[in-house]
Amino acid sequence: MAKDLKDTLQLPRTDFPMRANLVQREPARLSWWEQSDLYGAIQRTRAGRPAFVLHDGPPFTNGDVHIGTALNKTLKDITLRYKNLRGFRTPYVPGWDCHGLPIEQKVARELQAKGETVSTSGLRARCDAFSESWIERQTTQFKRLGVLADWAHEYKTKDPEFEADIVRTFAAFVERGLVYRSKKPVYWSIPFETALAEAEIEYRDHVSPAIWVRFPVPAEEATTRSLPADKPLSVVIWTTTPWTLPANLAIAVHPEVSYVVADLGAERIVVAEALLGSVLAAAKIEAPASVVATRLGRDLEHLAARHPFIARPALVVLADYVTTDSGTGAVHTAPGHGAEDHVTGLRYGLPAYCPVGDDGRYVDDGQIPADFVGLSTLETVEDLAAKRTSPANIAVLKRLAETQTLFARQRYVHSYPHCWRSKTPIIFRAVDQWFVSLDGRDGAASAGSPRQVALNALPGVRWIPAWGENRIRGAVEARPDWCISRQRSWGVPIVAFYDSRRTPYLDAGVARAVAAKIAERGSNLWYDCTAAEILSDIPLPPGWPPAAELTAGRDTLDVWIDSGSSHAAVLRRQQGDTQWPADLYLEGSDQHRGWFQSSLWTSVIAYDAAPYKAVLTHGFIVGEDGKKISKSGQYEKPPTSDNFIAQYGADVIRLWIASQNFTEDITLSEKILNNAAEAYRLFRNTFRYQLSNLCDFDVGRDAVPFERMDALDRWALHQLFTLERECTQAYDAYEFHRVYQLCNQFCAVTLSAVYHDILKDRLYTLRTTHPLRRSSQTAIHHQFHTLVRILAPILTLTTDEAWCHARFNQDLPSAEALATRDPREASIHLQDWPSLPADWHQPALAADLARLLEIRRRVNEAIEPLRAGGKLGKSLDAAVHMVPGDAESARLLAAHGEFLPELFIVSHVDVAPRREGDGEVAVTVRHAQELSLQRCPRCWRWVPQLCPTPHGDVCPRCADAL
RNA sequence: GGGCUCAUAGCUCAGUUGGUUAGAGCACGCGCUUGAUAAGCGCGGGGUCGAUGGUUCAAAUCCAUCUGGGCCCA
Repeated sequence: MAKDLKDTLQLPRTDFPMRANLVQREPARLSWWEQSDLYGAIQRTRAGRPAFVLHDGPPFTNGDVHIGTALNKTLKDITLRYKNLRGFRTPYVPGWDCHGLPIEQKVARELQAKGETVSTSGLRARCDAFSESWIERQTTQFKRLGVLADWAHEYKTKDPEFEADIVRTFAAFVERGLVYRSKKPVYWSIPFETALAEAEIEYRDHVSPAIWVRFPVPAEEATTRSLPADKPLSVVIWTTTPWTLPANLAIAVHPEVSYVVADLGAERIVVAEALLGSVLAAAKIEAPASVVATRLGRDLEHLAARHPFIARPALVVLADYVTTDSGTGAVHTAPGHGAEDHVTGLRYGLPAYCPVGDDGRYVDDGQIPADFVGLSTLETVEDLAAKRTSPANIAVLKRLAETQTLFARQRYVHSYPHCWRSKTPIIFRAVDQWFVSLDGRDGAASAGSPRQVALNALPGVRWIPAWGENRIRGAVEARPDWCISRQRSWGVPIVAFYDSRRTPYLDAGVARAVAAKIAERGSNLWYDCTAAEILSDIPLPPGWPPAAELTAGRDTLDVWIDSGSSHAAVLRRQQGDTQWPADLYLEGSDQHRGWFQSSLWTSVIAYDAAPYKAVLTHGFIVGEDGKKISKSGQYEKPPTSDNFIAQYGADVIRLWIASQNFTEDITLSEKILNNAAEAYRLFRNTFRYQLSNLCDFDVGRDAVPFERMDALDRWALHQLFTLERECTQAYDAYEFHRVYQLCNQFCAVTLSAVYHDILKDRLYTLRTTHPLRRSSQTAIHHQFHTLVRILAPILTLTTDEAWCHARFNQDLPSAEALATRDPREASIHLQDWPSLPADWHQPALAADLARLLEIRRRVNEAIEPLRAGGKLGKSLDAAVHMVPGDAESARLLAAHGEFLPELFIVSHVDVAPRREGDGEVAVTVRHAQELSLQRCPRCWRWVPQLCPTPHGDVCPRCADAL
């Protein structure tokens, strides 16, 4: 009997499964998208529409997609899918950053491990293959995330055409007269005669001869500072690299530090006050020294001390990096042998003097003592084993002793950079480099300088969040001239030629002509051909020697020029139907100093404008403890995209990404991902409820016009209207986490706890075609089709799955099903953003319902004690008596009297006349049985009277349905 | 050390120009339902709003300092 009645209900039916099983289910949909060319279909749908171009910042091609990279790519995908739904044409050309040291080094280490040696061309070929293999793997990993892109038109910085555009960017620098040659200290490996990058350095303990050295101050100099000159006076410096002394040009002091002139009896020395004790201890001077004068560092500026053994002055200069932690507070400064020294040297107009050749030996430059020439600064592996210092160091020590300028000396053990291949200590050595002047030929303030144009361009860009503008402004203002040359092999060559005397020849026209050849043959041309071959058919500018006398330079361009040229190589060439400038760049906040800036410089120099209209940045992923993920150590497996997808599926990962305010640090933990998985189930079940209750509904046939819809249904559409408006605002502001919060709240409360719960009675028990049931189904239909669109950018796979069930009752649309339909029906991603009728906005109705829902809460509160006492189970067993305490409540309850039992999901409500006193609505609850009501076995409501039917006695409403 | 930035319940987020007992969802606890069922509903506990000091009749909100994170430099 009961079974019989249950069969007369309209219970929900759907094949849309409750359990997602994303890890297994998602790949099928992804391959369907690929095989049906969803990307192409979307572009065709939007042909002729205004474009929204998000220009992809290329990931580096040397490993698996990290979860942080997945975050970036997913944010891009969400943005583009939203813009697509909004009607924009959204071409998306993914990019790959291929050149660079990390790849070259990894390949070189592998070769070394195998004992192989290869030519430069051979090394480049290996790097190319290495990069290519990761492009393949990363592509698979990005696709698995649900990222939709024009993979057929992807860009690679190693593509010949792209390389040609990199060279053309360089040509633009040359053409504007911004490229100049200057020396800069680099790490130098003597055995390999090559510059090294930070990553090629290994720090090892090293025993150095630490020395304290007198720099005599001539009496006439001393008197200019009112320092006593009646005894020998010298500034004492401290260094652990004696061999750099021949290159000394200055002594740096801190402007705010206090320096003393200490009288040692036979002489006087100048050191930092705080270090006097340790200096005397190093020299084993036990007699007390008397301080005869004190000066701040700034008062010593420009004092001209003498070099200890070379006939030239050593100027006292000021530098903030000087500390009183160790040494003497007076820092030996050789601009050709140290990065900080070089910067200080630039400020004082000192040259980057470097009397050490490529082979690490002193050169004969007329200044170096004759007996030093040819001595090596190298400590070989054998020297290290024998604890011998370099010949250069020995010679300097000897000379200091001879000139009596050695104040003290000690063995000093410290961590010192070594060459990763030869295991010998590196030296700092100034080498010729190419620079781009950012202040133009006319200096910092000139109006047309790259820096000025860049700074002027910043306010015209929309920075999201707004502080991004401050950050890049700081970076642009502070950036020194751009050193664009690297002594590497895996990169794009700097198109410079040299004659036999190492005079460089540079020309924009020649560079462009070479670029045209590179576009044909790739940059290998540069390494496989002689200069004469490279230059054949290219007219040489006046003043150049014949091509046969030239050699091609071996420097490559800084890889930031590679990726910084992408807007020119991709957008300006409208690759994949893109356009310049980009509407959006979207990268991590580290790119303020990286890609955002390099792209800005290249664009400003070549085109006088920024390459982007808006720049959005996101934070970095941190662990549960708020620390960077590499330090959190909470994951056993590497934090790659694939590892997380294998556990949760792409849509859960995407939902997690959308749920976080990505302008700040983004937290990742198992708990948070489980949260996302829970929210995912909420959305999935919402879709499932809606689909299952629409199984007998046909919009064209059954839809009820809004004005004839039931009030609750109109309210539900009002809520949906509000949701859509707020989500649109949130998406437009790139606040995806607000979309998440809004939809979460909407599905959990507005729908599940209220609307869907109330609707069950109508949907299950009323006659199929009952107007009230159809009214609600109409509303559910709109709910589904709006919600599925709002969530489509985030839950790309699940919304498409739900869509297919709604449209085709199938997981994936079959060919037969599609044959008779508009092709746009094949996917949710071919739809448009919901456009909801303005009359769904029903503020008065919403206000009433808000009050009624408050009262509903009070009813639930009143039911709870009965439940706890075991007197009542489901709310339908309750009969509610209420007494309004104010006129407004009385009006409200009277106006919606009929609707109250349904709203409260109870069987009976009676409202007494308004009572005097406070404004609360008084609620009492009893079991419906106590009112002598009878329970309808079909709809479970308690009613005054049942009537007989062939199915047994049921309530009149159910009788009608039967 | 410098630049930019963040800090509200266990988690993710709200909190309008300073103005009642700081909100929501999830998680947690206790129940109900078994006609969304590896679902659904109800009720409940939980926060000195990073710390300290200040401005104010009034501070999560404004100011200063500090602590602890993040990115980028040095």
